[in-house]
Amino acid sequence: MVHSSNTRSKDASGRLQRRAEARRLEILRAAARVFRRRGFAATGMREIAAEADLSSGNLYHYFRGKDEILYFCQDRSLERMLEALAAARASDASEATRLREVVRAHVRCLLDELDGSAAHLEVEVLPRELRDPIIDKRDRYERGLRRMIAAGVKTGEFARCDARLVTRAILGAANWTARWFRPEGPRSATSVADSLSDYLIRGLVADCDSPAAPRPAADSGGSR
Amino acid sequence: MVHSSNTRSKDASGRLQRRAEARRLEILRAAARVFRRRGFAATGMREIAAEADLSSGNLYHYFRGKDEILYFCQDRSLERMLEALAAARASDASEATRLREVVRAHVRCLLDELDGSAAHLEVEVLPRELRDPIIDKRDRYERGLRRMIAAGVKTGEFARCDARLVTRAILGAANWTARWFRPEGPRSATSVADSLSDYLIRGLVADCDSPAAPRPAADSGGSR
Amino acid sequence: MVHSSNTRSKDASGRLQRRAEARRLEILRAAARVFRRRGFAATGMREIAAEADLSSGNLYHYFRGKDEILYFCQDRSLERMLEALAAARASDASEATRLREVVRAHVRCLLDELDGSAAHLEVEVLPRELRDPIIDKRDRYERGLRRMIAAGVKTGEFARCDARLVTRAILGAANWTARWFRPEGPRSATSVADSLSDYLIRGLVADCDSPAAPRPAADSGGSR
Amino acid sequence: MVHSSNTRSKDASGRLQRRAEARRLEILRAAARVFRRRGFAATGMREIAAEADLSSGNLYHYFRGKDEILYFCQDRSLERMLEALAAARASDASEATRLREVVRAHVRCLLDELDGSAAHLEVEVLPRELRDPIIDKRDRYERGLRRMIAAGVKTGEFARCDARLVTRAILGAANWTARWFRPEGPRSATSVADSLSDYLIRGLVADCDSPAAPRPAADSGGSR
DNA sequence: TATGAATGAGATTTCATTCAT
DNA sequence: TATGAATGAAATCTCATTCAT
Repeated sequence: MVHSSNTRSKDASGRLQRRAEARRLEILRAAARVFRRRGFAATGMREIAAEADLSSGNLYHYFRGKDEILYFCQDRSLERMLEALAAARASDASEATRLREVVRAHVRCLLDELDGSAAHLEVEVLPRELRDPIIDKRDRYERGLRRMIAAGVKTGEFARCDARLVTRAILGAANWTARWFRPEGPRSATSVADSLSDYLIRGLVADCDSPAAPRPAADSGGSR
Repeated sequence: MVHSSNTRSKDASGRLQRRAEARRLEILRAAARVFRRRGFAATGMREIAAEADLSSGNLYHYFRGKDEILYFCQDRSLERMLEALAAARASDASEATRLREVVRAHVRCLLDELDGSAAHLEVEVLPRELRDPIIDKRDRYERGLRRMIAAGVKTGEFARCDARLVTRAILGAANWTARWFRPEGPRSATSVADSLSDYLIRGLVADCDSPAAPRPAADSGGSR
Repeated sequence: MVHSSNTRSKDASGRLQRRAEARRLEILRAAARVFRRRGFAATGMREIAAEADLSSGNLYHYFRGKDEILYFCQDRSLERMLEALAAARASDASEATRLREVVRAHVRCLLDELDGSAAHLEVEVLPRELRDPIIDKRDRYERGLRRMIAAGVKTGEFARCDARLVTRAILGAANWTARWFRPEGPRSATSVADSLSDYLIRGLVADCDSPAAPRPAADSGGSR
Repeated sequence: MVHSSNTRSKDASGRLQRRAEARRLEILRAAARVFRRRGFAATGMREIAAEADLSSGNLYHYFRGKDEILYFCQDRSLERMLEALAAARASDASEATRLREVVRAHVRCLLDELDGSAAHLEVEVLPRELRDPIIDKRDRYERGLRRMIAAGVKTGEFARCDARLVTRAILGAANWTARWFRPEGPRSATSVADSLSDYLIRGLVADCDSPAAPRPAADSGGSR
């Protein structure tokens, strides 16, 4: 009884907070869409506001400024990618399979109509304090990929290569999809993700006649 | 035969024109450097002017405006790439060799400290009249790559694949180098170009055990 | 006598009113503190709200707007000063003593940590309708001081002088304390008030050797 | 001969620089006028620009921003006051005469229609990097006054007092003139400066009957 | 009474571009 | 050819105020 008012007000404030959080997400999604279309620097706060359907002044209730919006966009998509990386690591499939899974998730995450954000591709524009944590995350992700590749090379599953360079080649090819992919085009995001990851992994797997003739059991291809 | 005075003035004007042309090139190179560092939208005319060591007002003696500078940057690097494409076509090596040659030239062109311009990577910002001819050239270039790949597939040199998608994967991986390559880093531009093209072509070549008998399987899946 | 129910509700409403009045005072004090720190124009409603520990929207339940807050700050401190002026007038001490009392009260009022408001120092920012009554009060106060000085001059207690100018000199010296006084400093507000009023009055009192026979060479005017 | 072009261009650039410097001064004067009327925070760049007769954007050719304009206003008037202080120190008149001279210069500097700047009165609004050097200068000036007073006390020319407090009283009375003085009023700036300094010094000088034998009494009380 | 959301006007500042010299 | 001055539009951001709850 006595607590009812407290409880109610607590509920109310909880509802409010949840609603505010939801609004923040909507804004981030809207911003990601505009950033993808026009790039960060060329996007105005007014455009973000229009896309999110609020006044430009009101944006500043939810975020400190344009930089912070970009920061959260980047953070969100990096988080998703790190999750995919962790999930792949947890599986016990071959390195090739795990790597393919990560690349597919990466591409799907970029191209996802609703939530997709290529925003993490523009990092240099942020001020130090916001850039550094993003770069940390990005590097953590890249390192994860590199280690997968290096591991595959060690087991002989992958051909010898400069793991760092190949990682970046894969990331480049994957990130580039955000530039050319059109949802109304002939192929779905999922199908693009599949084909692309196939191609990128194929360049990694050791040649079948394998120079020194390493293990017979290769990744995705039995006796091949 | 013209009179000496005419001749002299012609010479003089020729010298002047040549000098002006050289200055234009210097400016384009300077602009390309800044665009690569900061992106087009975030780059100010004053920054370009400072990098090219002239006053911002004076830029307008050489170019109509910022857009035109970007236009010529893009045009120049696309021209160089189209030349490399033509040169590769003229050779009679295998498709793989020719394609590798194009990719190597592409990467070297992007990373070349002096002339490299990653500027063609931002096309959408230009107004129609400047954008359209650039897009034409860019598409011509992409089509050239795609045809090489398709040809290789037809001869069985390359595995079956979606040539459009692989083309874009290759372009993505190659273009991305402009983002991460640091000239002071451990590898030279040429060495990066070599390794990257190796990896990208390897993903294309038909499985080693089947150069003479390409599998009947379809694109990216089939009976595999 | 009213009925109990009425009485009760009247009491309740009285309590409420009293409570609301107290809240208004708290807000005014908080606002005065912020105004003193940052100046009126540079102070935001949110800062006032934060200092008074309520939401910025809620400020508008107590005041019509920022201007009105400033108005009441100024009005309150002017009222206190006018009271001190009246009290001094009511005493039958010498002019010098009465004037010193007013100045001491003025300074203490400004420096008083809790209630002090230097806010009346910014008058011009208010819109006419709010500014005029404040200016009236301020002028009334200044006139009171001026008359004290003029009276002292007439009785020979003070040296001849431009009463208006000396009044303003005194007000300036007194008001300025609000800028430099720090409560954590070596001297208390009261001690500062004492010393300052001593100095300011000493400049007024007629030279010792001429209380009844002022020197022939007066202030700004030769043989007059 | 050969040098003539060089010389000419040098002259031209010298002229340009001088003109630019003159423009900067005009802007500072204009800004000082507006700051005096409306206060720093309440003054918009547009108002400054209008008063200085140029576009608001163009202000940024001459100054980094509003803060820097205030900084230079303050710096200029503090420089003038420090000069007056140094000049007074160089004279060999009595302490009272020297102090009076400084105060007169101070007031004239504030009220001077053309160059006067009360802008140094708002210091706290500046960011650290600009505020610190101003505060240094201001403190140097205040210290100069304080030492003059302390010296006068030592020689017996001035009555015993808290030199710091009296310094601030004098500064307060002097600075306050910027608030109430109207050039179209009955008294000239010079006349105000004279009368005010007379009054302020009179409060300092030792009682007339004791020039040779200053009372042993302490600070603010004694046998008076 | 109280709040957070919302807004529109206006602040400072930037910037591509033009112009006088 | 070259420059610095100048401008107007637009960008980001702030803020007093109002509103729904």
